[in-house]
Amino acid sequence: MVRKTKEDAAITRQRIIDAAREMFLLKGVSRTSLEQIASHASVTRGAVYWHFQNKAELFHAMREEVYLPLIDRMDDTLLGNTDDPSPDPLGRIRKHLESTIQILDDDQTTRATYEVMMTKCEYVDEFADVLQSILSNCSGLVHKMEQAYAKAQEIGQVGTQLSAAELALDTHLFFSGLLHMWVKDTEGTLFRNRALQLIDTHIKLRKK
Amino acid sequence: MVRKTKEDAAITRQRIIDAAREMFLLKGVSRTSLEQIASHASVTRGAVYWHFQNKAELFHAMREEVYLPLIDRMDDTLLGNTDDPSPDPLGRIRKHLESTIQILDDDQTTRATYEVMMTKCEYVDEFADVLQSILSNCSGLVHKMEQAYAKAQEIGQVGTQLSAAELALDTHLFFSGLLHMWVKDTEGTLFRNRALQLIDTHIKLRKK
DNA sequence: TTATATACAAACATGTATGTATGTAAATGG
DNA sequence: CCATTTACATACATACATGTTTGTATATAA
Repeated sequence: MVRKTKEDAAITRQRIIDAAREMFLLKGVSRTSLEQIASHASVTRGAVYWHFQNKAELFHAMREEVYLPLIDRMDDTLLGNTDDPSPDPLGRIRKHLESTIQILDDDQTTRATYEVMMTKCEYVDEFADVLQSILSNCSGLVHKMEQAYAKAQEIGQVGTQLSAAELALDTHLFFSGLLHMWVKDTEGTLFRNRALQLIDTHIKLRKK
Repeated sequence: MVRKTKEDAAITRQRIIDAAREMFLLKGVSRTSLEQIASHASVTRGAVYWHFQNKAELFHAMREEVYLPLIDRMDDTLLGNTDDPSPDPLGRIRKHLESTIQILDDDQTTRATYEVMMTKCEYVDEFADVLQSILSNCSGLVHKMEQAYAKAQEIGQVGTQLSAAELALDTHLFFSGLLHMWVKDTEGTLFRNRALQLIDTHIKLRKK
């Protein structure tokens, strides 16, 4: 076998991640062996062990590939450019929810990663801390949504006495549920095809 | 070893289910071997294979132990006794959500089973159909909630133009999200301790 | 009372995943 | 141009998990 250049190695690494995601989706994280991942990526386990310590590290790499960009987008969509001449915080919240669904619709990689994380992974031992990471991520998201709701209240966009914090939590729980159902509803009839409409309903409920 | 009576055998079967639940919670479904379950139940794998064909069937038994009663309760709490002199459908919806949380709070068995199903199981191969079962369960629940919301609208309990179907879906997604977060939030600070308050907020949003 | 089915325990055979150690050819730095 | 990494492939050792088979003492039915 020929030794690869650094760029070649990076490609190999990426292909291993892609192969892992596809095999995880097919057989679940536990039942996917590193041998299966390797052969699906047209390498041997040697390559996998060269790039990643073990399956858990490979899983984390797969996860971060979609989670890091997600967090960046959150800041932009939800709060970015705060000194807007005609701000529409409620519209921003809606846009954030809609664009997240849009990404799931458009990007197979993100969709598969979500499906793996929600229904094809067991959060025990080395994977247990992922749940904590998800939770702290949530509390960050809720906090940002609360700020957006607070602004919406300032400019009189919302028609309810409830606090911004309460509204943000309710929206977050709604959207968590939607994501879970969206992912599970692979046929699409119940939630996937109606996601945008469901978001519309949810926003309407708090509009003035 | 002595041959047991039928009652003894039933006890053994139940102890195997209990042991399975506890081990699943600890190590995840995949990483729990039937040997671990057996020894934790103080029997051998022979007993496990006598009562169940394999791990999947044991998992189903564990699941049905909490799901079948749950569905029964749903009918009672949400719709039961429809010819009430002073009906309070919105209150029934609230009660249903609250009592579900109450059960999770009180009953360790139900709590553990939910946690296993949500974060310690991979829905692939023999377990894949469980997701379908969950989905059809959801659509049944949504349907019943829609009926309750329709009655709430009839008697003018809700203060929004949205349809009963839309309200039911939004509530269902909210509650799905709440259950997921409740289960994951083992510390309790974010959702578990505030669940009842979150339900209150959600109901208030649609009250007249 | 006896034959049979029950409720397991114990032993066996097989397959498979993991981690590590070693080999190696080519890229890269000096 | 040479020494040293790099980027893997190959081989090895170990450890389990699973399913099945066999053995057995005793409830239970006839």
